[in-house]
Amino acid sequence: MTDDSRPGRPAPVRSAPVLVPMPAERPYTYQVPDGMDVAPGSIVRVPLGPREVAGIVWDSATDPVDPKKLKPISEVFDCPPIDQETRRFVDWIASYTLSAPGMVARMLLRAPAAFDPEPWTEGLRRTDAVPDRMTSARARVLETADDGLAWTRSGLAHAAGVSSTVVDGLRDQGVFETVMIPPRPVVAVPDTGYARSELSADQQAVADALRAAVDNGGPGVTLIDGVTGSGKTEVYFEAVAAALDRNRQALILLPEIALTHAFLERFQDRFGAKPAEWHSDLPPRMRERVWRQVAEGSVRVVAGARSALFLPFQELGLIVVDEEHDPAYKQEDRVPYNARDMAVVRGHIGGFPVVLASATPSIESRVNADQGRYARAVLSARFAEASLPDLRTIDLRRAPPARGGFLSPALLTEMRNTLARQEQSLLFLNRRGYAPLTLCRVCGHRFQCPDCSSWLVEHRFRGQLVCHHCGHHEKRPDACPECGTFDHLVACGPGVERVAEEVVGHFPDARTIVLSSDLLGGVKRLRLELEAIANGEADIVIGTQLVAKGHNFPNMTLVGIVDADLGLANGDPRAAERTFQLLSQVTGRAGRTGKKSLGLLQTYQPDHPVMRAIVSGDAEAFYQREIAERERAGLPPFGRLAGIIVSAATRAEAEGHAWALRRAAPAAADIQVLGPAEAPIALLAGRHRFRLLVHGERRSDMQGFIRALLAAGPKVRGSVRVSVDIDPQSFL
DNA sequence: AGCACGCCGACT
DNA sequence: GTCGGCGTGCTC
Repeated sequence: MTDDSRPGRPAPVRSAPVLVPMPAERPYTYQVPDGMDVAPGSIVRVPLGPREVAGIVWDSATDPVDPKKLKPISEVFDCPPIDQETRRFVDWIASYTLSAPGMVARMLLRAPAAFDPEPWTEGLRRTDAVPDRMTSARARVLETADDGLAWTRSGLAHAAGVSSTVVDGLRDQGVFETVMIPPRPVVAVPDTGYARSELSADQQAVADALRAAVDNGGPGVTLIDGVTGSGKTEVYFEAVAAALDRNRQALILLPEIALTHAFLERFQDRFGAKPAEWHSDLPPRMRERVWRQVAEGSVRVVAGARSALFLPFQELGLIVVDEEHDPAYKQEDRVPYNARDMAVVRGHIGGFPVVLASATPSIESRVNADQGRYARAVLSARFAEASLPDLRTIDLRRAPPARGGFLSPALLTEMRNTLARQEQSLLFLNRRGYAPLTLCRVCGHRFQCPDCSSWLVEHRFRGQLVCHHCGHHEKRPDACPECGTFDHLVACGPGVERVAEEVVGHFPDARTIVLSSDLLGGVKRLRLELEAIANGEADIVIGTQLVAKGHNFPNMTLVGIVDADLGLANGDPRAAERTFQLLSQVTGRAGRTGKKSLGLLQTYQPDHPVMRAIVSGDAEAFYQREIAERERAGLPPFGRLAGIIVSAATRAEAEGHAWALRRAAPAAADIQVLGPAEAPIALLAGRHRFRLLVHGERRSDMQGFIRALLAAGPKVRGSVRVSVDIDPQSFL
């Protein structure tokens, strides 16, 4: 804020830097009209080009701007300002991810209607007056409203079981007076003493350590490493309680899909109230109320997906990142960040502890713990041991499925037994659709995506061929487009739809359900289906990785992994880690009730370290091996080598861009070329057909690359994306 | 990111 | 003759 008024001259224009939700490198300067007060953090409405936008008054000065260009701030919203910690957090993320601060600020301003206070609503309260005549309807209303509290007109009518005209009549006679009711809280205040969990000695020790960390107000990260059923949730609930006891807000981050009814209930069982929810499926009105009430401090605990990190907390005192290894914490588009790492940063800035929890921690968190940057708390499996599933591999070389099928006789036998016991089976296959490749048996033609050259996946339910990279889809033809032969197209390999077909063939009377992310009806439908399964409304579930998370299925005693090798073959240095995490989670779906339960992994590589780790339960050996393997390969345990990945619609196109870049920007020498099948889907989703993905072990390396790239011209500028796989060590 | 301006292909 | 595609440039 400049206010260098000098006597005797016309008052100079007061101005303020404002961060607008746009990819500008610095805040813009706006005129502050006379009589208006703004401070850093104030949320304001400002003119920007042809429209008006919400922006945040910022701390840093801007470059001098021609005073004639300055436009005045239109309005200061009646809203608690964004606190200084959050503003530093925005600057930090912008600098770290090499994105524009305005774009980071945009993530804070995602609830436009919440900048104005929630309106008070009209309510009715009983007066001493008596009605002229008494009727049974009127009597019911009076009885209902006898509590002396304010009721809404329709709420009262509904509660009394009468039409609202009855209430209107009583109001007109003065039996009710109109009062204004403040906005209703979205959730009740949690009570830390509501129902303390019974903790084992192990759990209690970890809970005590977390409570001490919260009480001492010191920053620091604790990795809770505990197998499914070891009580991680109960333990970190005690950390949440500690933060609440100290009058601080708490944030629990969960992968989107894990935010289920079941989790909220579990929280309610401990605290007597639900946490506020925050995820992409929240209705707009609720979204605004949650945002506003977080800003005002009336919401004390939020359970949310990664974007909850950008809620306007005023007194945040703890962040818990559950399932910290989950790739869903990564945002790849726009501002690329990993919410788990940004949570660590937020804790550091705010001077409060952060808890990471997982049954299968990421390698980078394990290394950070091993090297002493994070504290590590291992929860033993003692609680869970009794109900741990019996895990075995099925060697597909020795016991292959019947011709044309994908389920081995051993798995089918166990499914039959499970059905006979009226328990549930889960078949896991991480591939949507019917078949991943379609070819012509006559001429060998393979169906390829015209836009990005990867194989088209047949979706038989929809009668379409779909590209899983760019979303291209076409009707499945009856004749080969190459040789014109009819009825000789053959589907190669299994997808969940095809496995479902096989299951129905074997068990026609079983209730079978397929769950994958292309399920019609979106997240809401999915949550309903998951709850239906938990309630026993299906016998056999066939699902992609979304069945791995979030929900407990109390009657699910058999888990079959249709293709445990899937995902090990690609060149990703994280392939083994990811597969281990995924298979651990899926097999963990079996047996959480103390019933005898079984997990069967169909594989061609029963001796692969991932299979051995899953079957033996020896995760420690697996982690040490993975860490050593990366060191041996010259890869850092975190992220990938610094460098640039050029990705385009086709590999040839990418090679062309890479060639041009090497010439234009010799400093950016370490250029890798990826075809569409190897590059993240997000890269190909945009309008531009190529992207540069800058991966870095060190941020300084990437800055060098990016400077060189920007020098290569504006066409490149629009295509640069910075990877989220940046060295997490530099956070601390 | 939005939005306007501006230049080349198929159509009420 | 126009409608409309997306490439380019600008926003205090």
